[in-house]
Amino acid sequence: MRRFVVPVDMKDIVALCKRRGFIFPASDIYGGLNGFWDFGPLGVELKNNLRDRWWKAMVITPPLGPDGAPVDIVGIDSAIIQNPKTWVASGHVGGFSDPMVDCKETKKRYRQDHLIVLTSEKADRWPAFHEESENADMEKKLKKLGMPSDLSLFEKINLTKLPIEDYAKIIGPDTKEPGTLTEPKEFNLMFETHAGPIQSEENKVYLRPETAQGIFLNYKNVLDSTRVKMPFGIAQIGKAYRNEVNPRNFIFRSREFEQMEMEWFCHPDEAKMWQEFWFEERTKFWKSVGLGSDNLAMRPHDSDELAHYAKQGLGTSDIEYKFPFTAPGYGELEGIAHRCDFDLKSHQEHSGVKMEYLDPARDNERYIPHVIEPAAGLTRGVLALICEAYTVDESRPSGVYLNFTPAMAPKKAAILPLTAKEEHVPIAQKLYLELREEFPVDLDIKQNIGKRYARQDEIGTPYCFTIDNDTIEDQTVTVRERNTMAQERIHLDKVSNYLREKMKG
RNA sequence: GCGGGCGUAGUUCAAUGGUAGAACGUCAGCCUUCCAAGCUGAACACGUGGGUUCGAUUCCCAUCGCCCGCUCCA
Repeated sequence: MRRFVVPVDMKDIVALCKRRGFIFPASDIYGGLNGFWDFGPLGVELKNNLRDRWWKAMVITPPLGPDGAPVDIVGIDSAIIQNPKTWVASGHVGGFSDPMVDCKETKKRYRQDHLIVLTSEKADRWPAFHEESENADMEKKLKKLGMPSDLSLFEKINLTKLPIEDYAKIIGPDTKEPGTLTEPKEFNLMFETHAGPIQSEENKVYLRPETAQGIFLNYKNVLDSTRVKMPFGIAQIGKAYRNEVNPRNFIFRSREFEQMEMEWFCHPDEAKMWQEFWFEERTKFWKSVGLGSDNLAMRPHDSDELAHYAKQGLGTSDIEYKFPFTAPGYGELEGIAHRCDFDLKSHQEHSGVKMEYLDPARDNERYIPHVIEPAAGLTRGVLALICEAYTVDESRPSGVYLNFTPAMAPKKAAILPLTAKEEHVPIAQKLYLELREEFPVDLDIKQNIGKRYARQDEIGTPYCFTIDNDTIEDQTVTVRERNTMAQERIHLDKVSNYLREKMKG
């Protein structure tokens, strides 16, 4: 068998996803909607498989901790819309709604409150500078502009204090001409809506930009209703919404996406140990669903890209995947962040509810636990699975096949009567009805066998069971393996066992 | 958000100021005892809205969407 290593083009992957029913543009018949995508019949199976595997790995069969005992994790499913105070406490309302101004000439964007302007009654041109600019730099630029370079002639005023009418006089920090700055625009990445039919400021609410806060909001409820003790985790899978400035790269950065997040609560002294522990576990997870180690990368965040909550602690480490559109670089799949006690502390302050934990294992020490957060993108995970599985093979009729692991494949097997004649079909139907009780399987009767194998290759079905004349004689079927196209015969009674065995891989 | 490119069947493409063709897929029938995506047939498209014009899929404008680069990315 010949295989060609061809650079994978996202266009081909997107086309296959649509053609075979993995992923469609949202509201396709109306021309789509930027940043939104729908999962088709096969896409939803694939997504559910990844989702269920995560839930199992976290909630049903969580790993053994460093002491050899299974760690404690429970699941929740919180509302997408919560009391808006949640997002004030989390920092999403205050910190990320800073008005920005653009420079029409240089295309640079500045936070409005970061610019100071040298104003003067006598001047008709007012140079603007970044607030951290040195006096010497300002004098230099004034000279360049042919203006008096004596700073005492000017009054430094923050851009937020100046009316829009004055913008015509302002010279942007990186240009020489006045009037290039646009009026400030609000940038808030949270979707807003209203709870209740009245569209007023009082009932404004937000669609959650991350599932994590729903977990922090329920931290006390979980402690009071279950028997978890420190350290423990709360896991959640669900949709989140961000008004991305620029959705890009298929479903990689979309405005509606799905997260799989677990908040691990522990004593502050153990944060480092647990962050390393979860980083290892999460890496194993992505490998186990079929992401080859060649395309996976682990990377600690640089300090300047850390989220507001992670600045104080041990930072964030990413698990990244080499997508076709990021190659040779990588795109984030999951971040394992040390959120310190930022969230619980902030909710304690804003809500007035005590978040302290009284730890009997530590001489009744009271503390607000630190949080290690493995936060993975389910949507991104699905994309990574598809990209990883996409294999060009010009030697086979389909020209391409999806090399999903059996456990992730949306269809585990296809049952194919060799001919559509009377003898083969009833046996196939019987096998199909039996198998579908346990596995998502396809029954495909029409057209020649080669065509049907090709079809299954393209959707990544790992096994095809073919019923022929020998089946009638000796009750055996042909198993055809997707990757090798090799065939073997097994007894009809062995088929479910065969599949069950393969699913473990 | 900025700049550039592109929007014709499900997909990949073609042609044209006088309303469109192919390949593959899909569906139906035939054929087929294991990959020849076979044979025959059928259905299906000019992203949307304006403008110019006797007439626009074609030219112009806007809008929406997609791709690339920059920007952004809790």
